Amino acid sequence: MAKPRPDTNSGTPNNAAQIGTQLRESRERFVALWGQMGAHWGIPRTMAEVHATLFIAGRPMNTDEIIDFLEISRGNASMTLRKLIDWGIVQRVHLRGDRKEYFQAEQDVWKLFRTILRERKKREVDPVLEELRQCRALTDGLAPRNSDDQQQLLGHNNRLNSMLTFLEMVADISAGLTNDAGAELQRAASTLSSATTEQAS
Amino acid sequence: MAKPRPDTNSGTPNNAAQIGTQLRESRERFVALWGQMGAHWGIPRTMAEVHATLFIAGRPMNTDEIIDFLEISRGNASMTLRKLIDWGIVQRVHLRGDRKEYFQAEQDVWKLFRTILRERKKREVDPVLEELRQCRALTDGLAPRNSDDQQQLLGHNNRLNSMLTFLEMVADISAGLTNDAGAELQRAASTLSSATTEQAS
DNA sequence: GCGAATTTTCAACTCGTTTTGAAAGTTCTG
DNA sequence: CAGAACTTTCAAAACGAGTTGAAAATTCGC
Repeated sequence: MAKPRPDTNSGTPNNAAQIGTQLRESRERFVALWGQMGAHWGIPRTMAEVHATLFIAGRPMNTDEIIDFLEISRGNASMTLRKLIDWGIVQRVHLRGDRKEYFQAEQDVWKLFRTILRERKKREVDPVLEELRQCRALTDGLAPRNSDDQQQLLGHNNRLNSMLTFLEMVADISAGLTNDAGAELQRAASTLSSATTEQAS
Repeated sequence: MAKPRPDTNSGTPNNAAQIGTQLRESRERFVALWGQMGAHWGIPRTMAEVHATLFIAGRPMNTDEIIDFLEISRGNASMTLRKLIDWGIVQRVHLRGDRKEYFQAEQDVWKLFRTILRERKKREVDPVLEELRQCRALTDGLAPRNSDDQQQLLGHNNRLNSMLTFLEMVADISAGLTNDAGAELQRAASTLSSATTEQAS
């Protein structure tokens, strides 16, 4: 599945300055990219950037470090970190000997996405489903007298139903991917991935 | 999988006025809901609303009808409809005897979501993957002299790699779900759905 | 080809979201 | 318990995505 890729940088030892520069650029581009991507998917840019910063750092950082790195205000950092903690993808840690609060991002990518999926489902999908069911209830079981009405009603109910059925299926899959039997589903998804790519020609 | 649901409205014939009212409310709530949902997922509210309007109407509508229903400007309607057409989930149709252009939404929910998936993948996922690969190239194959650098580099590359691998898998799955062997994958997804819900306890 | 009907474009504007920063609150330390 | 270190809050400012509407462009029928 993984294509062999050529090493892009020389195999000869590099000096520390070089490595530092490359690392810094790599981090910065990753953070920018993540922020941009978040924006496309309805996640505030800064929130995604803070998360990316913590993720790519791979170590706990305190508020000031984040403020300096991203050049954002203290208030913004505070609020954003809180949201990330609410989402469950960043944790507070207390480093002994330091009074400041530190934050670290979940490093397991699968766990990360499961968490995000669970949160978004809970907050955004489930309420939609509920409202959609109420929508259906409005016209469900109405018995029209003339055939024109009947036609309309039938179409309408069919449309609502197919949408609802589909979304319920999506919700089911999410729920399955989300419950703590995570390893199982990781396997399942990988299988699905290879299965689908093979049949794509 | 589908739970039996009780009819919520009486089984006795209803008059036309009643039905009209219920239908209108159902449509309006559906449109509002869809718009709200879109907004959560990075789709402009109006764009989602226009799509919802066409979808739930189940018949071609012209620009003016849409303008009236959603109370938006002509310019807005024009641009939004174009985006929907670009996305491939709305088509232009010409009704004989009418000079106006009409628009109709894809009615097959699966096809609809496959199209959306394909578009978003192409526009938002693939570019991210590309940039992420470039990101990795920056630090890939660097050979640090001291073990501290080595440590850092190793961690960094691991993080980038796990993220990249994961996203590539997601892209693969999307591609599989997306290619025109759609029926197959519909079956696959349903299977996954029931499989995962069964194991969830 | 001309004029009416219709659609598209785009600069200005609007409005909701995000960010700021200073003030208030909290928690820790001596 | 007082004072310092640090965090959170929130009203106001900045910002930008989305919207408008009138003018330009296009299309169609005669």
